[in-house]
Amino acid sequence: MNTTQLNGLRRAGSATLAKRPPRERILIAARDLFYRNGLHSVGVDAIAEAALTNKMTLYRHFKSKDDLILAYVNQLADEGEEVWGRIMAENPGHPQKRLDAWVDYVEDVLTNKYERGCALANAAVELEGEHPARAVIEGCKRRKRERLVKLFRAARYCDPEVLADEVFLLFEGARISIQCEGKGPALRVVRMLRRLFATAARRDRLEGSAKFERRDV
Amino acid sequence: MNTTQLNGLRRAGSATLAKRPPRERILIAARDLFYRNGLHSVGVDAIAEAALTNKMTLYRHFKSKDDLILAYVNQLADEGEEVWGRIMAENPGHPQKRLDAWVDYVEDVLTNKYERGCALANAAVELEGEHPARAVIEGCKRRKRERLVKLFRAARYCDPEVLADEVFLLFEGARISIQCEGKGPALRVVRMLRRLFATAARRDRLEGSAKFERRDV
DNA sequence: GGTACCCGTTACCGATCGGTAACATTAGGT
DNA sequence: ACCTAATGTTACCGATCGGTAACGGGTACC
Repeated sequence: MNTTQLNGLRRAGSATLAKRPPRERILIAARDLFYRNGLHSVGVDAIAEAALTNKMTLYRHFKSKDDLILAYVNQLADEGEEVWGRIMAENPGHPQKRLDAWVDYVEDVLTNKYERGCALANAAVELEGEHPARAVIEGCKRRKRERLVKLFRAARYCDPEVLADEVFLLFEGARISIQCEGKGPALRVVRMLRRLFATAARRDRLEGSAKFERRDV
Repeated sequence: MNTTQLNGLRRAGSATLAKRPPRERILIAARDLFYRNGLHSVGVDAIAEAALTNKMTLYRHFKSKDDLILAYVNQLADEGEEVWGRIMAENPGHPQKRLDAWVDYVEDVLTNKYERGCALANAAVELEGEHPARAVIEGCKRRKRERLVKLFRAARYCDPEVLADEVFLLFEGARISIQCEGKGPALRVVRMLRRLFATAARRDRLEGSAKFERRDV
């Protein structure tokens, strides 16, 4: 069981594994265990133990297990923002390069050997109807889709909404299918995305200049 | 709570609601509750109660809760076979019509107001690593994909494997996204599928006759 | 050095849950 | 009417789990 603890913490940030504030360790452990085993299958004792602490200090930082789940989901949402921010920052002002970088990220995710579906989607499957974390998940997914729409529009693709939906759903389907069908279809998604980008119509080729049709940013 | 029981049983087969063998009632109730609330969130007592019986007779028909889960998953797999068989039987010897009928089925699923993702995929999310039901789920998903490949090939589409993956993953992504993003993207999937069928290349138009390239049924 | 504050430890509680035993009851067949 | 088999009923067990109380120990800050 010590190996499990180390696996959980080592994924966090390289060297300084165990000398962080307990709340941080707990979130790291929760992130690992919740994703690998599901929200209901892992108890607070297991999380506290994997975080190299105990249940009492866990409850000093989180009012309840549901509160911890909410923090877990918020953590995932923040990580999503961070990844997106990095993709945008590393390819400034170049929509197509940003899209390509996003596909590279998709490839990283789908080839990760620990991939077990989108953690947010998996959490949504296990959450009861009125759990506050649901709103966070919905907001996060909606934002992701809207950002794809904006990127496709900025890259002057036709039908950016349809294209964003298609790409987004292919990604989601690939992630969820990994634990049902293995890596087969998922690995082909990256090629399908790149081919989609190559074959989708763009207004560049359909019109001469680019003066109108600017509906938003 | 009586309404819940009736909702669970009424979905089964019209009139003769409660006078069926208990094992059948239990499977009906399990199907309803497991799908709506998840495998871990619903206890055997709740299932027995919804099945208008009690825990003891439940355990006379199923060795354990995991055994019931396995039966639940097998039931879902059988229903999938049945739906597919109906689609095939109602459109004999006409691959494109069968594909169109399958899209109609997809539309039915995605517009169902109780849709909460693919029950098999949701179950896989909640199942621990070595649960016997996983093999059933994987086999079912693999079969679905292979049948799509065969249909695309029979309808003489180019790249039937890629096309099947694309269509299959779009469907899966749409289902899982319904509880994260609402019906928005999911509803557009049907149009995307029909457009895909219309625009995808077919060997009909690329070659003259159709003599070779018959790899299987 | 004292004093807050945070953390670790232990023990415990109540509720729920999966699963079983023993017995009563019904229904079906002959 | 009788026997048999399946179902209903009640009560119970052990384990687990979410959550709390109380105490003891370290540490940083003044």
